[in-house]
Amino acid sequence: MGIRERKERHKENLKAQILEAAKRLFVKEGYAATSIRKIAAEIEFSPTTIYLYYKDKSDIAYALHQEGFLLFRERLAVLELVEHPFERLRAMGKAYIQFALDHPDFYEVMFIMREPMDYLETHHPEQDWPEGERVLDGLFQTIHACQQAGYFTDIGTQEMAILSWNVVHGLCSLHITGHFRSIAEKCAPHQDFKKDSLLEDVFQAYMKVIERMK
Amino acid sequence: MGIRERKERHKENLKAQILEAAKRLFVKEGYAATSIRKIAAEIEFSPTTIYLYYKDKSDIAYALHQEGFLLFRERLAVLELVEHPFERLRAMGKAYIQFALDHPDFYEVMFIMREPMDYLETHHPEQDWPEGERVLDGLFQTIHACQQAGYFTDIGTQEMAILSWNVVHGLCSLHITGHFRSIAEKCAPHQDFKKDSLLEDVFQAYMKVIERMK
DNA sequence: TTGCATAATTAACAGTGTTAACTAAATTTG
DNA sequence: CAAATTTAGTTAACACTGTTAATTATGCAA
Repeated sequence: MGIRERKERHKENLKAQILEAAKRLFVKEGYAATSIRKIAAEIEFSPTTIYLYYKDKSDIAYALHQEGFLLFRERLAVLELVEHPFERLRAMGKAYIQFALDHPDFYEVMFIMREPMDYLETHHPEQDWPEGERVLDGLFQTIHACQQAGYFTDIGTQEMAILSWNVVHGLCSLHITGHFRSIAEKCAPHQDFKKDSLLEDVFQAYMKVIERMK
Repeated sequence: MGIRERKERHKENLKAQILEAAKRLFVKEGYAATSIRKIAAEIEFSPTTIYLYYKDKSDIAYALHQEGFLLFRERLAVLELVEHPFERLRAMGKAYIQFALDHPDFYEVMFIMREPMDYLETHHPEQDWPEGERVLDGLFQTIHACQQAGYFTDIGTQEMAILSWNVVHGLCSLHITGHFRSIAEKCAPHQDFKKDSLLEDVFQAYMKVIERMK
């Protein structure tokens, strides 16, 4: 029955419309200011309609979380072309930082906020963060390739991967939450340029440190 | 006038009482569940009384932020006794991680939440995060001492300090926000112990990496 | 045409931070 | 000493928030 399919498509459409509206508000005013009522107003439906398509607000947070990872993986995909594993690792780190700078709201919902993780645990306790693991798998492979090329062979692959992730996440999260605002000036009072390049500088320091481990 | 002083003390007392009540609720149920109305109920005053002693909720968040740093500095203080700078750095990292595990709510208000930082920027734009800078200064000194002892001499002191901070902050923040819950199991499916010691393991890996830089 | 499932709505609950207007008590002033 | 004024705290209200139960409208099959 064609009509039923059209209905189905309409339903999928509305779910997508809700997410689009949520995304618009979200990138414009941040997650905190993105209320269910505002999303409803944006698509000109009643607030309760949202609940026919999303369980609760954390469900929407998780949907945005997934959208963010979609964008993020797009950026990482092209880095597969970088042949040398160590240079690929460097490119991944740079891409990670650039993504956080370009899309701070998405970064927040992907790596800082509790809400999407709470949704996973309470509504889908069986599975465990597929988005994160998928990206981390790519990092594992690159780290492993580095080790095969002779880099940091005396450190565990997983430890090295998570360590590298931590360095860039530490940088990006402290930057986004505003904890670097004053630190940057203090670090380089007479060097204006450093204020803006603190993230790059520290990441480069890390790469310099692990480069020596060959 | 003795009465005036007693009044003053009472006023200070009430401000302190509010903070104590806020702290109680905060460590028991987390910041999100700590509403102004609940704080008021706890001390048996009307909600609007809170606003006579704190500008707004972010002001209270900042007060809790300061309380957290008080606790934190207590733990760091004893580490001054560790003579060898590299071992002192290791002890600082361990203490940082242990603090985050023992007081996740305080850690959140100190290093993850936007609200206290927003308070500083909007209500006191002239000064810039004294708590963070004070702790970071201690780290600078230890890193500098390490460099004088021959460690990582080819990296800038500030870069190395912020890098080290980033490593432990990355670990603690991802742990607290729940982003490590599933990762830990994936990393060591047949090693149960690792699930609990992921933070220590990765931190040790970092120390191993920078130890080689002598 | 009647009955039924579905989609969307209205109304309401229980809460949130915050402000303006008001009361009662204490203190200063004439 | 009485009047005026400052201070501390309260009540009531505004404009929101997420969420649920009950209700209406709509399109489909028997």
